[in-house]
Amino acid sequence: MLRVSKLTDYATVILTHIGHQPSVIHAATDITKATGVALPTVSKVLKLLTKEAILTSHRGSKGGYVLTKSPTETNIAEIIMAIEGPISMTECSTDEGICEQESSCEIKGNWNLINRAVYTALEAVTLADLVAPANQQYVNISLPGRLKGQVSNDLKVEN
Amino acid sequence: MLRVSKLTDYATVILTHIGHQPSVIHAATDITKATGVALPTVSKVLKLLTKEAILTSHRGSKGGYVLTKSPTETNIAEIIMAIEGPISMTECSTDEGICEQESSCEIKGNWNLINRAVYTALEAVTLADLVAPANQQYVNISLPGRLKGQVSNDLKVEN
DNA sequence: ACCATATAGTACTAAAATAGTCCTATATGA
DNA sequence: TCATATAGGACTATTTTAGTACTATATGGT
Repeated sequence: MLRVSKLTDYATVILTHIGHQPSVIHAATDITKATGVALPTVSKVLKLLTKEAILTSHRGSKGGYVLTKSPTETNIAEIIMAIEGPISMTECSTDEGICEQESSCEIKGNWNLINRAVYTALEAVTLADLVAPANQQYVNISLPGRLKGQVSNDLKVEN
Repeated sequence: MLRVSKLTDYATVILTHIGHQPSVIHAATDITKATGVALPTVSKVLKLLTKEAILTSHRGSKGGYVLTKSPTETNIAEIIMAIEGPISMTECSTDEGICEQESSCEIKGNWNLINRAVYTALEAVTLADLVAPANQQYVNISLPGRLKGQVSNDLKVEN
């Protein structure tokens, strides 16, 4: 179903919480109370985000985590990558030599195109967008060139 | 890693093969020989694609499968949905009542936005694009409105 | 200097999703 | 009516993912 893992979902919840108060330092225990996500899980997510420099950690008493960059500079693509690794839809796009048909595979390059389109869409949404209330948001995506005529929509997303 | 299942990958390989000769009827055994994918697996994929009307089947001797629509009218989004079900990145986007925090969840609506952006990107690529040789392809994605200033790229994808 | 507090790192276990296979029923053309 | 080919369902093994636990290390305050 083309989904992200639960850990990634937790990551967005946690980062949204931190994003509401970017200037204060957040300990793992505080985040647990605020989000309802179990402490070991919160801990795991925070470590992954820190490793990829989305968060910056402070050890010791009065320690915790803060955003490395501002919410507007932190996008969804890098959050997903921090938790799940490189974004690609098929194995052959990330690793060489896994697929026996690799040499004769004619659609590998086309998957790369799809990967890139999806990546760009994800890169365009930032943590600031998640922190803000979701009312009406407009997204326009158009693909010219060889892909012309397929789509050119203004999408209106409400809830 | 935001990936599709192997079955979906097989589906694109199989559909690409059929797309090369849209006017002839393809039996499962022929597809096995042409693609190298095991017969039971090919069979399973073909059934799923037929159920969602991407392929049309003909039973009996001299039977097989043909595309229901032309390659230009068959897009990646519907292929993924045929194999994997609805496209959404988080469970709460498809099913109600799964998440305990649902009532207080503030980012659900924003995931819907992301889902829609990804869906549109996938909908824009057709089977005809997979059948054609992948040389240079240009994709332009721009997100105005609240998401403005985040991206406006011409992506060049080569291989 | 010591100690309480908080993150870092690693290893392990349980659960869920996925892949792949097999068998039987049904339809069709020669 | 028979050989051929799809339809449908059930089942099993494998892989991935989630979640937990434990030990080490760093820091600030007393």
